Amino acid sequence: MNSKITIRDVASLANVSVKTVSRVLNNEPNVRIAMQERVNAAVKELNFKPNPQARGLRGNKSFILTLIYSNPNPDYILEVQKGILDQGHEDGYNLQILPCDHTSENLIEMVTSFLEGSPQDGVILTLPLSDNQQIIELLESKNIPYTRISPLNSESNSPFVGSDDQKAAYDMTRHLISLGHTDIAFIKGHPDHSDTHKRLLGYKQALNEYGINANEQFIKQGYFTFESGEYCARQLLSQPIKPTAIFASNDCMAAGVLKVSKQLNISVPAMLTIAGYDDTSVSQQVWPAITTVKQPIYQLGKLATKKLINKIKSLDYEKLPSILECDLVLRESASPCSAIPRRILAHEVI
Amino acid sequence: MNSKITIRDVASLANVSVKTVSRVLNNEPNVRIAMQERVNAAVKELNFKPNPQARGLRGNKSFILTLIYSNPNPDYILEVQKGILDQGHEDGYNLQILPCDHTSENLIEMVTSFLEGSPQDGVILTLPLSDNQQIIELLESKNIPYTRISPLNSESNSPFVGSDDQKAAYDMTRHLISLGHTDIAFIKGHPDHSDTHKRLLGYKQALNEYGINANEQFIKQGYFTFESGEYCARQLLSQPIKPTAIFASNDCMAAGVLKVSKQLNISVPAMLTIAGYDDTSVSQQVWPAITTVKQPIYQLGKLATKKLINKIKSLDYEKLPSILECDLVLRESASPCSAIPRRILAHEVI
DNA sequence: TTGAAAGCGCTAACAA
DNA sequence: TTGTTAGCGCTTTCAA
Repeated sequence: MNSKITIRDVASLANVSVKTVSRVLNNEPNVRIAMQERVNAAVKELNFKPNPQARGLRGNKSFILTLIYSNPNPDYILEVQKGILDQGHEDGYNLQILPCDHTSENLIEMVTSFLEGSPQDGVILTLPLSDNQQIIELLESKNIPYTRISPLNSESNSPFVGSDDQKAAYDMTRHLISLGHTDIAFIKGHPDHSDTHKRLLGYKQALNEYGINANEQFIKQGYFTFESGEYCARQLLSQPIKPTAIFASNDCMAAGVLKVSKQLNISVPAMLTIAGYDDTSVSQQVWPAITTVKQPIYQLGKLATKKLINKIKSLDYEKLPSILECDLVLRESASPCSAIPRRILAHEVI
Repeated sequence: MNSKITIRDVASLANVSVKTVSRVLNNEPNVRIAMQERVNAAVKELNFKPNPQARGLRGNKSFILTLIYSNPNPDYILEVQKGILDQGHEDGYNLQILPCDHTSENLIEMVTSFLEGSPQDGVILTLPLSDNQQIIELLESKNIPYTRISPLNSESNSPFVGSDDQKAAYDMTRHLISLGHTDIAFIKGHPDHSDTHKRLLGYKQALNEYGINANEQFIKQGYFTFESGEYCARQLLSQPIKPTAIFASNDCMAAGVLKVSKQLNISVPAMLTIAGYDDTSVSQQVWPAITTVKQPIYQLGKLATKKLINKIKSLDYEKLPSILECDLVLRESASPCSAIPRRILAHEVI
C-alpha cells in the first residue's frame, strides 16, 4: 500500500547501480562525492524511503525496539515512551510496547512468547522490571540487547540509566530541614522498586548530616499507592509525637497524606508540610499543590534508547552519562515549620 | 538474532512442501486434515514462529497498526493503548505509536513523513485527531485504512467507535437533579473536541426534561485543563446567583473547581456539589473524591482495533457495535442539595 | 490436493 | 570506486 518506489527506481534515475544507492543510503565508505550527490538528488526527487521490512529481512534486523513495562503510573510511562520514540526516530527505530503485570504468575511466559513472536532489535526495561532477574536472564539467554532504566543493581554488561534518586531525596529532606522541620516522617515506596531504597537513603543521609536522629516511628512502609499513603498518614498522625512534615516517596501517597490531613482537620501547610516525588499531574491538581521532585523522565527514556542503539550497533555507550539529576519543584504544600522545635540541631541549618 | 527455524525446517520435518506449510499457517483451504495435523505438529515441535518481516515483504503487509494521538490525558491514552494491543495481539498485529501535537504548525507534515517512512497496515485516531479533516484526507489519499475513536462526524466509509457521551452527561445531570439540585452549572470542554458538544447536549437535555431553564450564566467555556476549571469556577462562584452544583466536563477541570471552592471556603459537598468526567486518577486522589463518568476506554480501543482489522482484511465491520455505554461513578463530591430551592420543577424528580 | 519456482526490496559477497 | 549476483523467509503464480 505504501510508496511503490524502490531502490531500483532511484538507481535508474541516478544512473548508477542499486548497490551504489544502497551504499549512499547506509553511509558506507568508498563512494565518490559526485555519486553521493547524484543519488541523494534522485532519492529526494522520488521521495524514496527504503522499505524497512526488506532491509530487516536481509540484515536480520527489524529496527524495532520493545518497551516492556509494568507500571501503574501513566504519566511516567507516557513520558518515557516519548523519549524513546524521539531518539528512536532519530536513528530510524520504531517502538513496540508490551505492558504487563509484574505480579502475574505467568509474567515470564508472557514475555517469552512475545519476544519469540515478534522480532525486535532491543528491549528497554523500566521499573520494577529493571531489576527482574528472570527477565534479564531471559534476554541474556536469547542474546537480545537491552537497557535498563533505574535499576538497583547497575552491574551488568548492558547499558543502564537512572536518576540520582538518593541525591534528590537528600535535597528534598534538606529543603524541609531548611524550612525548620526536624520531625520529618518518611513514607517508603514499594519494596520491589529499587528507587524505594535510594530515596530512603537520601532521606536518612540528610537527617544524619544535620544531626537529626532518624526516628523509626517516623518511617512507614508504603506501596506507592494512594491507599497506602492514607494508611501511613493515619498511623503517623495518630502517634503521640507527630511529625511536622511528611515526605512521601511518590505523589500518589502524598495525595493520600493530604486527604487524611484534611479529614483530621490538620491544615496544610500551616500545621503539616507535605512533600511528594515524581511531579505527576495529581501533585498539581490537589490543593494545596504538592512540593515534589521532578525526574527527567523524558531524558531518561531518550538516553536509555541512545545507549541501547549504540549497543545494538556495537558502538560505545560507556561514554554517555548514566545518572541524571532531578529537580525540586516547590509548591504550596510545604512551608516553614511553625511548631516549637523539640530538638536541638547539631549543625546550623541553611 | 531471533529463532532461526524457518518454514523450510518445518516442511522437511513434516515431510511436505513449504507451500503446504504456508497454507496451513494461513488457514487456506484445500489442505487435507492429515496434512494439517502433520504440519501443526512440526510447528509445535520446533516452536516455529513465522517471520513477520518476510511475510510482510512478500504480501506488502506489515502487521503493524499505528496509533496517532495528541492528548494530554495519560490515563486515557495508556488505557486505549492497552485495548488496541490486546486486540492486535489476538489477530497478530503489533502497535506503533505516534504522539503529536495537534496545535502544531507542521502537524500534517509530521504525520505525512511518519506514514511514508514506516509501513503500517492501518491507523487508529483518537480525539481530537478523529475529527481532523486534513489527517483524514491524508489517510484517504494514501489509501491507508483507519478507524476513529469518538469522532463527531461519524459519516465516512471507515469504521468508528465512540461512547454515548450525550447519554452519560444526561445521566449525570439527571443524577444531580435527583439530589435536589436545580442550579447546575456546566463547564464545557475544549471546542476542538467533539465530546465537548455531546456532553453539553446531554446536560441541556436533562435540564430540559425536568423543566429547568438552562441559564447561560451557568455555562462556561473551559479547555479541559486544570487552570480553565479554576477560571470558570471563579467566575461561577462570584456571580450573584451561585450554582449549587457544578458539572465539569472532565476531571481535571473538576479538580480545578474543587481547589477554588476550598480557597473560597465553600465546603464540598455540603455547600457545593461537584461532578467530573473521565474517572481519571485525580478524581480518586483529591478529597473529597469526585463523582464522575467512566468511559469504557479499554473496550473502545479494543473494538476500534477489531473493526480496523476487519476493514484491512476486507471483512465486515458494520455489524460490530459502534457506541458503548458509560457508567456513573458516585463518590463524595456530590450530595443532596441543602439550599432552599429557587425554582419550581416542572416534573417530579426521581 | 500438493509442489516447484519466482520474486517482494534490500544488502552481503564477490567481481570488475 | 562501482556493479553483478544471490538470497534473507515467506507467499503467489502456475503446473502437476
